[in-house]
Amino acid sequence: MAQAKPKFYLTTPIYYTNGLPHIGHTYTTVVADTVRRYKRMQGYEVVMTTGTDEHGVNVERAAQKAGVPESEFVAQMAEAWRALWEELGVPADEFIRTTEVRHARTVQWLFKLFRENGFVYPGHYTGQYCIYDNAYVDVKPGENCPDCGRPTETVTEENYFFKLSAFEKPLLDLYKKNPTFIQPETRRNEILSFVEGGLRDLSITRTSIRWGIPVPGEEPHVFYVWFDALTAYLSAVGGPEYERRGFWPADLHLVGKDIIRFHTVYWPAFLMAAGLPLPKQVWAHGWFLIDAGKMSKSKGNVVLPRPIAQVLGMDALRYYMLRETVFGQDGNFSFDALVTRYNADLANGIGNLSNRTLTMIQQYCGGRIPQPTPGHTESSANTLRTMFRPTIWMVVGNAESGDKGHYNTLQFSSALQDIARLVSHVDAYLVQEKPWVLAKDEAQKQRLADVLYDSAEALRIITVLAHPVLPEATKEIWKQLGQPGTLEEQRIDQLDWGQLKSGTRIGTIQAVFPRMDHQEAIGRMEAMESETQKPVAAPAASDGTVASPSGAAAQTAPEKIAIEDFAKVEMRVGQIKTAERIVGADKLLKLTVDVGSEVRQICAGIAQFYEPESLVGRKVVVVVNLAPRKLRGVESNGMIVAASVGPEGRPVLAAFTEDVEVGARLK
RNA sequence: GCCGGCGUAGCUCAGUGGUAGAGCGAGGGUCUCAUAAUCCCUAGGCCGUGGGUUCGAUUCCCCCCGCCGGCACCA
Repeated sequence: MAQAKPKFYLTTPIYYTNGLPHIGHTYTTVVADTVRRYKRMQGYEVVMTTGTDEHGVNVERAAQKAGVPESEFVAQMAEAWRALWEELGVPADEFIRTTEVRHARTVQWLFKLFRENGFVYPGHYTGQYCIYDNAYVDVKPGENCPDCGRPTETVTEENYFFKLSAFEKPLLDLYKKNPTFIQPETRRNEILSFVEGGLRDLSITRTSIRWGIPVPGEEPHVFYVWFDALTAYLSAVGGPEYERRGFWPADLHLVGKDIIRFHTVYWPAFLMAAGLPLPKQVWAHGWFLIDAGKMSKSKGNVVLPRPIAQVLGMDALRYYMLRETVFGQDGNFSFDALVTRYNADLANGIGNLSNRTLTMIQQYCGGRIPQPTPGHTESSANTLRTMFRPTIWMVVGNAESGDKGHYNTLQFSSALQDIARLVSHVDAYLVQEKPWVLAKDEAQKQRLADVLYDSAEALRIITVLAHPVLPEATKEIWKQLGQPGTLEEQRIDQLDWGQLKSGTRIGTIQAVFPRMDHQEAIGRMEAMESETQKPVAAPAASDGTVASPSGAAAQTAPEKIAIEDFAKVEMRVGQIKTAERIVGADKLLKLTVDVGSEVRQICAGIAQFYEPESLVGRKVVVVVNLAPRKLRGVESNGMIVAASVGPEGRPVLAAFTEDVEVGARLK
């Protein structure tokens, strides 16, 4: 009878269905997938959940806008998310949707436990509410939402309150007793000071929202989205019957640093109130910054995973995400660095090593893993063995290190750095031993066998170690190595030098990470990114500048227009007469522009990059037959043409190198 | 405003109380099994500025400058 495997449960957040996954979401999910694969290779039975958060006013509105019922809208969104994770090779073991019955049951059950245990009470809540962010915000009446800048509404409603204040002490005890409950350290300190500052009770129901899980017997109360969403972690593994499946409590909640509070304060408090076991750890990772700035839809610098997966492969994106940044900290994202990493570490590194090793076995050993000299593999004089063993322990941990290997502590960048060093060692070993020279001398046959066995063994170990991060490529190498069994079932915690089987026939050799032309790869990815995001990019023109895609993106403009279409756009040379900032607008300048026939007032979204004074007298290109519109209450009658440069879309005004007459038409 | 972090070689970043490291890039060399790949050598950088503690600080403390984050529900 097979022994029951230990269980491991980890989660990503359930994602809000107001858009599609970008690399931020992908990051969390990739990390989760990597941990899942690693844990399975340690012999755990693992469940990883992700899912969709489908309630709240935003969804209500988005559905309305789309002209479909909410249920239909969220069904489509949920399917899109689920399918994308599948496509990217990071599917959930349990995909949980907050509109599922099993989830509603759990939420209602939890609330019932709160009531029974005396942790909820009815009350009134009055506050400024941002209907766009679906949240109460801490501003005075009449002020705009500090986050999104849009108007807030004063709302008073009857709510059920959760006695969060009762858990101040228990939470602090939890953090103290379990110092690694919140990771990394900096986030722990932040939460510590937040909780020490005192906790206010939390309203966990709403009457202002219709699209949510009803509070039984208390209609029209529905549950507040965060209470609803957090509970999904429990619903996914059995809800009220969680004990039967045996996966609760979660071993690991992976979250972005922005939602750490919900997971380390509210969520454990909810569970305490219900008398349920607490998750073991919450890990908050950082963000990928684009040009040192936050990625956001409004900036139009959102990077989507699919183009990267299609050009370089998911393994490349996974490797980049996990290698480039110390887990927990923010990192920089750029296509340039991505392709550099791909070529340097994957193509020239592990890919090339696999290729050269297998090719030599093919050519010099008849395509079979050679038989080393007896005793050679175990010999402490075996240089690769001597190098490899300590690194294996560093990466996967062992009893001596208290199991604190890099993977165990989620130090992926260190793990990958160590693996890269192993690759480099083997390359150096090959240059030193020169099997291609040994192959020419019949007397060196056994020596050749030893060298190539060692190289292949090294490759096998590298493949096993890298598998959690590079699942596709390592499976391919495993196949080419011709080893018995699947790579997934290899026990990474029992990995040691000398386990490679001799005599097995290797598979068909094929490059796993073909080297990419740097510029071409970047161009293709950028073109695909801007292609996908066209609906997002288009509204950028409404701020008074014409954004034209730069670089490679421009070359792939899919739809051609006729000359008549172009003729519809009347562009003329204009000269800026006055320029001033618009109060309350960061980006907008109010310009008056002489277009020959008249002087127009035009607003342009260039204030962050141009000083008003420097613009006066400057000649620019103006679209003069654009329908007028108001921006920030100021009439804009036309559009200034500018290039949109870089991922942040910095505007650069179009200009002439020769003198031109004001009013001249462009065609 | 309150709290916290960061500022180290051209770039991206590690790191340590005893006067500094990696990868990439660049330059030179080498090999030919390999994906014009590998391997070897080469970076001499006031470890942001100024002060303090110490036998000794890049590493500990304080001030200042610059950048960033949390408090303010986009991974």
